[in-house]
Amino acid sequence: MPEGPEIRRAADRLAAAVAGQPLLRAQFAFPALKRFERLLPGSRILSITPRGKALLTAFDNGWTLYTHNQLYGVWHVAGPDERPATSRSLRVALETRRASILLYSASNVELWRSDAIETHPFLQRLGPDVLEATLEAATVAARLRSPAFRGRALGALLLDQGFLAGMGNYLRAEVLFDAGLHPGLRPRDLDDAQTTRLAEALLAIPRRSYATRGIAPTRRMRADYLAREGEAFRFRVFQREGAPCERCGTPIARIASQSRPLFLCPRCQPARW
DNA sequence: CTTTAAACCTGCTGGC
DNA sequence: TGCCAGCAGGTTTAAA
Repeated sequence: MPEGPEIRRAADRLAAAVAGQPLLRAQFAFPALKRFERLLPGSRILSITPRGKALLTAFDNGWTLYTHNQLYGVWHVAGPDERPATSRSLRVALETRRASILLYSASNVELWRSDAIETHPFLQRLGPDVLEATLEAATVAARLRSPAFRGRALGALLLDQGFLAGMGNYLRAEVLFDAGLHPGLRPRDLDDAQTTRLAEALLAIPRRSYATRGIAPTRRMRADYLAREGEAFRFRVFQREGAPCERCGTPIARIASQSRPLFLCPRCQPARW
């Protein structure tokens, strides 16, 4: 569940299951964290909140769990003493009387003093979270025009968590298509109308993904996921190479940008105009 | 300054 | 069917 919308949906599920609950048992598959299996139980889980693609689980004894799923981490909610049938490796288990939350496969797991969590090197560098409800298009537009960002190619900028936290590779492609912009363009190449349109897409597309059900963790799981969850975020260019553009019928192209696949409509997203 | 490439973490996919 | 290289929705680091 890699990008901002999927992480935030996971946070919602986890918080609904265990926020406010006293911790009965903790398990960590990392030697450096073993001591917390004794230290954390007895405290209460205060909150589970996303920061871009990272997740912070705060306990009322002054500790905060930092997790980042990278490409492959996945959270499960299970009943007490229950473990899902999966071949993945269990990395974190937090058990309460009501439910357990289980993190599989992730390698990025740390415990921080809550009063120092803001000094975490990853969190410290994050820009505003693109899914934060208070973030406005005018703020994003101003950010696009700022000296720090106006000279960067959009393809790279839209993956930079220091620009907007929570963006990711599928969102980048969908935002650029929505705004009708080529990834090689820079904010300083855009006129006011284009800047505004891009700023609005940068908020609207992630919010739409979050409001629908985001996307399935893997392609294989997609069919099952859709059957279970109902409507999902619909890609217009991502992973649609060769399919006709819904606006103009031109086949969607696949290029590489930042060593990552990027899908676009060559006609709707021209490099020059 | 910005961009690029490689490395790391782990699991899935596609091809043989 | 089984195996394995390469790829993936991420991020950091070093080098260009």
